[in-house]
Amino acid sequence: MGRTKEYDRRRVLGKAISVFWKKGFEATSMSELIRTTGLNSASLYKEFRNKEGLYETALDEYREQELEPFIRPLIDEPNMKGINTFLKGAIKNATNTDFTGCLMMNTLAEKEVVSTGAVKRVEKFCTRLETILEGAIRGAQKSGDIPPEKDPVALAHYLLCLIQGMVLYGRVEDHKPHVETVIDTVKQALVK
Amino acid sequence: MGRTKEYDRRRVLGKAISVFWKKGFEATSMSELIRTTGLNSASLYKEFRNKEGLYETALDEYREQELEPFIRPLIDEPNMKGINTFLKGAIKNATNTDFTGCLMMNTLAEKEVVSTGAVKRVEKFCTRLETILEGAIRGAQKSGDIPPEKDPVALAHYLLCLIQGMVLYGRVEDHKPHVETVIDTVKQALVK
DNA sequence: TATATATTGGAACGAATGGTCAACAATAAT
DNA sequence: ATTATTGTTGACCATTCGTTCCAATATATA
Repeated sequence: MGRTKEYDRRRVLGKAISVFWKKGFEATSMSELIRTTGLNSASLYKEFRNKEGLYETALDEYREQELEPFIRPLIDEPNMKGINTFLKGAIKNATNTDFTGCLMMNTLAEKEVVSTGAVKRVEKFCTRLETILEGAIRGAQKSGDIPPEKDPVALAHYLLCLIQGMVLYGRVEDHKPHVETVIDTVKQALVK
Repeated sequence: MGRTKEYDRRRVLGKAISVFWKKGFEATSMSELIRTTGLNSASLYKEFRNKEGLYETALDEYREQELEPFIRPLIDEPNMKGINTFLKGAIKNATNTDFTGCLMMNTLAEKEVVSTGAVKRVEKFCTRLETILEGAIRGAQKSGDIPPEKDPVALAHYLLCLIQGMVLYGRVEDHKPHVETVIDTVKQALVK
């Protein structure tokens, strides 16, 4: 009973994500979020508690909508083919015209300002991605695509580290053309 | 003629850097800067025009004090030895206990919020570092440390990209132990 | 239809924001 | 010693911040 909600939670989160993504947590004001989401402060606070709550929920939604499809190839095909698809996705993202980096990685740069819950979410995702990457690397070793003497854990860290770099790197307009050549160098480091 | 300044510009900038470094541009308030630098608002505004001016000046000082010593090995010894020293410095920075990333790279993550002058400074430094790295790589190729068929420009981009990744990566506490192993993988990519 | 319950719009909150100002203090040149 | 010039002080400005509150509105159930 009671009045029915006029807004769509998913749509609201999508709008919130796009603002946070572009400007970060601190630089995004509630008034801006109220404007772009379309719903008013009372409803916004009722649904997400406060600004931090909205940000954390946005992070969850972002992971689900943007990041999970991105790492899916590694899960579905834990081998060299999966890794290649994954890296291709990384290029595509990093060279996107209106690319604003990655909400998770941006959060890392804002670490000291953001809620502990937000930092926890980033760290948790990083750990997860590393584990998945490690699995795919082991798969590629089994099929002979990656030399067996290489340490899968070290390689996974290396790859994740590089993806993060590419994501930041891509924010400098002039650098975008070079992202692709970077990946080529990376692949060499993997298979040789 | 006129009254003499009571503050030391360098010292003030140093304090400002440390706050900006930790919290970023947007999350740092003028009142906090006034508190930590010790001088009051009027003097601060007189010296640096406004918050953006202070940030840009801080960026310049940061580059000179923190970054230039860091890339000096590449200039003094533009060869494999210089590259190795440079990479060692990167590890040391990325694994520092109270490491707060790199002010330049953090600025990149805050790109949309920060003044255009600040972004310009970051891009300019990136370009400079790339050129210097490229020179060192060419030197290493001459001495046979890096295979001659590799593209020095591509390698330079690759390295810079990875350094950026390491810097972000090091902000996650659990990842610090792995930074060193990442560098090992990188070196392999260079010399093979 | 009446009632209980939920959402909505928007005014209002105190605190903090970046920034300014006029009065006062100190110095160097005349 | 006077004067011109610069630095310092602390109060003060309008604006915006995140957040709360309440009356008005809409709806499911009794």
